[in-house]
Amino acid sequence: MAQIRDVAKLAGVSPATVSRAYSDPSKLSDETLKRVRAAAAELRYKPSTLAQLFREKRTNTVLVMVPDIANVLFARVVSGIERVAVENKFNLIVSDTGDDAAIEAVGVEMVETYRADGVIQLGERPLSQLHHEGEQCAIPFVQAISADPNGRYPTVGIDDHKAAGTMADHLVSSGHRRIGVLAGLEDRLVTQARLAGFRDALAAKGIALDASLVEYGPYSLAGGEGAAQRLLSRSRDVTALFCMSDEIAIGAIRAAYDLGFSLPDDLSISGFDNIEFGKYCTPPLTTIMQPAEQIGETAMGVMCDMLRGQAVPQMHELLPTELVVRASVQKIA
Amino acid sequence: MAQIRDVAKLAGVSPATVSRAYSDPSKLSDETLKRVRAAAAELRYKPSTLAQLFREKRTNTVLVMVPDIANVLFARVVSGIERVAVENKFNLIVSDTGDDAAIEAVGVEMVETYRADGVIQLGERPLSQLHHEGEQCAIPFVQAISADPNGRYPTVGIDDHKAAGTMADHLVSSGHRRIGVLAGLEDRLVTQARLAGFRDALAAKGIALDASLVEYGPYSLAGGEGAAQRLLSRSRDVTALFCMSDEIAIGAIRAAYDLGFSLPDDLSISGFDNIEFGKYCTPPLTTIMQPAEQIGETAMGVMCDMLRGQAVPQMHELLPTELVVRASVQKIA
DNA sequence: ACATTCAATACAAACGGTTTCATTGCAAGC
DNA sequence: GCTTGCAATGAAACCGTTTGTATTGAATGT
Repeated sequence: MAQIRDVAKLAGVSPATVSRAYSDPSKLSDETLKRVRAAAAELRYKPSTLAQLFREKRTNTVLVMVPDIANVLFARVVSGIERVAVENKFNLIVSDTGDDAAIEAVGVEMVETYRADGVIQLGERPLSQLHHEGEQCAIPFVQAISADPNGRYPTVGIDDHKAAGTMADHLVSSGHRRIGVLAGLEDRLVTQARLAGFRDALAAKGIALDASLVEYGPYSLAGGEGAAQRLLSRSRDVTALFCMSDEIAIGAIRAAYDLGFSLPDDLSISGFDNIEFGKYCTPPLTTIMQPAEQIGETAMGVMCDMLRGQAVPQMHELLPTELVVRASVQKIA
Repeated sequence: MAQIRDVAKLAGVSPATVSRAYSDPSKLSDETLKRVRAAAAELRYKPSTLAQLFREKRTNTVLVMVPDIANVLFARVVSGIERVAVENKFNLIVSDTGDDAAIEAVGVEMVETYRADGVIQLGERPLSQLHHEGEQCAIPFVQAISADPNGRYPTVGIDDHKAAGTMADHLVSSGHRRIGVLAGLEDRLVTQARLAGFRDALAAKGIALDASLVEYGPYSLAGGEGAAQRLLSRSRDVTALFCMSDEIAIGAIRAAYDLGFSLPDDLSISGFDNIEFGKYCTPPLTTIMQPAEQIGETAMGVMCDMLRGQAVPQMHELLPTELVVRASVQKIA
């Protein structure tokens, strides 16, 4: 590959001039600029990004840590992040952290060793290391999706408490009183927020949430199937299930059919997230729309601001959700 | 951030020695090594990856070009790539190319400007630029999933022709004779290969594929729904649908229900890919298992070999597929 | 006509490591 | 005792850009 010297020599100028031909062409005389351009074209010269970045001590790269890239919701968020990244000429390093907390320390390392300029974290995770126990050297960090709204870093997400309440209202106004909850993992903040929101909304209507009707499990198809099996074989009398993700709901639908339920007549099921598959379920899934792509876009937008040095205040962006009514929730007497 | 000089000074040695403490500790005396380690620890020194890479003229980064990261199948392949990348200490830059062919030239550029060492391409796409019209400077390149098995670069995929044949055999041996095909996009090589394989297998059983029963459309839920609507409202008499992806199949299931079909009694539907959602469909989807993660792992493995300088021959790896029998295909008289 | 200013360009240092080559000191061989 | 060889380390070059400073020559002002 040709380098800047070669171009300089061919054009009969110094390397500095060639460099400026790229960074600030107005500084060159028309004549020189033309010669440099011609020389560069002839040699097919492309500046070495590696050398540029080394000098600038930036990488123009953002690390995105995803608990599971094969998860539809996360993939959509990444998709949104990607869109804004491309617009702003940033690259993305995507790291599938599995559910391994330790891997996430890698994120800090990546920034400290100049492999990435900042980190976007999907899903909740303490990441206290990022802040070196309150020391100075905080690195550019944004948390998106199920973000802890009390974190000391910017977060982008939704109002889980309120959204869950919306679904509670919908179920109650459809006549449901005995409602099971297929929650996600018990230790997750999202789970707790949604559960609280659901409970509070029920309480506001004078309905107490029966703790024995709450079943926890992984945020996955299999998790939903398992949780539904346990709950439904224990309490066949529920008339509706509030599932904390569409995947859980789709798993629950399978379990319900297998247990002989006829949907949605015997049992209403609602989800959360509004992934595309929900629309194609049988019956199509009533759910809460979570603007995944937009969350990604916003998160990356904030990251761009941070990297451009615009001090971003404690900001906790909550994007609007929406109730999506489909056939899986049935009105009952 | 502390740099190598600082450590060297503190340890009372030269920068070279500190460098060697990392790259080849056996070259140092135990005493020196200990001092260097202590100094590095005290200063929290981490070598600047940026500087290292600059000197090595490598990036330890592989660019993965994905037509759509939110697509479940692609996401699984990426997941496999990621696993092997981590093992081999490579980073991944994931680029969602949309369906924009132009963006893919970016891949070449990324390698030429030292932003990535190689490119893994998901899905088919000519990418003739990669090879500069037969010139010398081919860059490390692997194509995975729907790869063109005649490409002049390594590919990893499955035997689409054979796999489609397997499904044809299964449908025929279940008694189906009048079978509709919901193909993907007509111009894709995969589509053509699967269609040919399906047709050939039918022919081998003395059944001619009725061209009017083939409907093309995007490889997506909506694409499948649309294609199924068109086909089923035209030819209500088909007893089975061979869909070229699970997403198409799931879209078709929705369309079939909406048109009043009872599944699987009135109509059998089969898919392709074996994405997780297929198992949770109603009815659960009979499909062809495509080892997505493994394809990703293999592709990244080949890439690692290439980057280590091991000349990889024209290799076209075909990984085994498997018929997954579930309830969506019904035996008929 | 000479000082001043400014545009255009060249020179060289710097970025933070790695690596080659040279140097030193010590042990072993004759 | 002197040479030889090897292990341990240091000095300096190098990777390919960018950028601050110096230099040059022409234009402008008085």
